[in-house]
Amino acid sequence: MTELNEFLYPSKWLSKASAGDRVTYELRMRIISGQIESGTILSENKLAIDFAVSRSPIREALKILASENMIRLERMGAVVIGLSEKEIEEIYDVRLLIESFVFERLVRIDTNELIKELSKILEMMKVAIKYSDADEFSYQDVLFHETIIRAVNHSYILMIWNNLKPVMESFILLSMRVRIKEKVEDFTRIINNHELYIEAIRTKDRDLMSKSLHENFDDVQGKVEDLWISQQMLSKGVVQQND
Amino acid sequence: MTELNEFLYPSKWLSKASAGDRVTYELRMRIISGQIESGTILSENKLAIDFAVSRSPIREALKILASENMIRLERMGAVVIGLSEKEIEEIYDVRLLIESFVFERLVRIDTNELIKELSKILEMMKVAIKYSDADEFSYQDVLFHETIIRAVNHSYILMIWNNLKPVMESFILLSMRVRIKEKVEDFTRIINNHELYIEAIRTKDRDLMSKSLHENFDDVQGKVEDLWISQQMLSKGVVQQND
DNA sequence: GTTATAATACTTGTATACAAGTATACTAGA
DNA sequence: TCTAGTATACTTGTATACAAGTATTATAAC
Repeated sequence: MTELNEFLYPSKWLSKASAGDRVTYELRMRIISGQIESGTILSENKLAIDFAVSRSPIREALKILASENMIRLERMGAVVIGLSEKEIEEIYDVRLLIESFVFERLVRIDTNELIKELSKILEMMKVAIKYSDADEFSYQDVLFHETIIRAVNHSYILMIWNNLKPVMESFILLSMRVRIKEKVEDFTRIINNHELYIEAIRTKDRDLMSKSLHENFDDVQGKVEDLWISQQMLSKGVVQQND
Repeated sequence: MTELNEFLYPSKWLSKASAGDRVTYELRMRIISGQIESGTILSENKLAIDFAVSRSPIREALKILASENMIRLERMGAVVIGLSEKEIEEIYDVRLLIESFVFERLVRIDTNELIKELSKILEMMKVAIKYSDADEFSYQDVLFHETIIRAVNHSYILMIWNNLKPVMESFILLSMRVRIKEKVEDFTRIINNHELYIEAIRTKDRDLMSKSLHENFDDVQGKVEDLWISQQMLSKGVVQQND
């Protein structure tokens, strides 16, 4: 595994992170991108060598990734699961589930502050598109949904989000990086959809919210296939040289 | 913290567990029972001495408990959060949420095998009551719900369950141990409720399922207060001697 | 008594060492 | 050629060591 150590996860998002976190984020990206193929057996020692750290941070990373369903810890080695079409659908099931729950809480509280915050994030997203900054766009996209979820102050719903977020973030990152090059029109659709979402919260309109949530889902869903092909190509290019 | 090392978590459930797991399960029980009060700051070193293990398994435990919202990892020490009334409600929110989701999937598939399995578990629960075995009853109760959730084969719903389960299990354990002594009538109500649940799955009756789910919730909800008092007394008795 | 500085005792994160167990490969015997 | 047993190279889990940083305490100066 002597690849050019080109990191997939934005390094500036890890400025204050520990070695354990770095490994976690990077390993997750490599698994989701397909750079590390599903079925691969990871060894703590090999990973320690690859990342040039000791086993301690590696173990930490593996434990986290296991709790996120990215790998399965077995007696000998960690088996990579990754994200197939099925898992991506499942992740969106859960997102739909928790965001619907959150919406039901939102209709009962004052959402002025929240809407202001969301509008700000939306503007940020637009700027990110303007400068073709896929990473920044992804960051704001994830933040958008996190902001909504945090607004209801529910620690166990937040717990679910915290478990789901890293995987979603990685997936969105990879997805947006591919799309920003050739499918810019996708982004205006995503923006429109988020505007709908804000509108749904403002008017406390369940149907509108449901519509925007599902469209958001369909947007990703329909595109997964093409995306995967590009993504696989993109990642394979890095390893290919001696494997 | 020189308490009589009386473990709260059933030791026979940890027969093949690592030191890290033992610490995790025991620490969780002590936090939920109130033996370790919310707000307490835990130190890795002190815990290592208390449990007579090194920091490695302690760190592992703290990471897991943090992901379960039982503690909050800060720069200096881990702050205990624990379960207040609010958190317990939230946990049941999530259980309602995921079990409702699961039910929607169940109505679309063949549930004969599942129902047979659930009936078996229910019989086990009855036997447990007959012999006043609160631990065994709790085990089967948790297993009952896990079996339902596993039936739909949804890895990300299962992920949520896996995160929630240990906390629920601990809570149920403590709750049942108190109740089995003086409130045996509660158990027949729980059994009836589970029978309703099975019936709802068999007849694919959404309303019945909703009814049984909510009653299950109310059962716990109403009783939390009295329960807490007993529980606190129970746990305080252990520490009190020199603190 | 109050403040500034220095010493000390803690904290986390990482590296390394070791023990016990498990898979793999290899050798000896038929 | 096949099998039995042994050696070897892995594996995980735990203990320990160390570095860098942070809080606390004590001491000294005013």
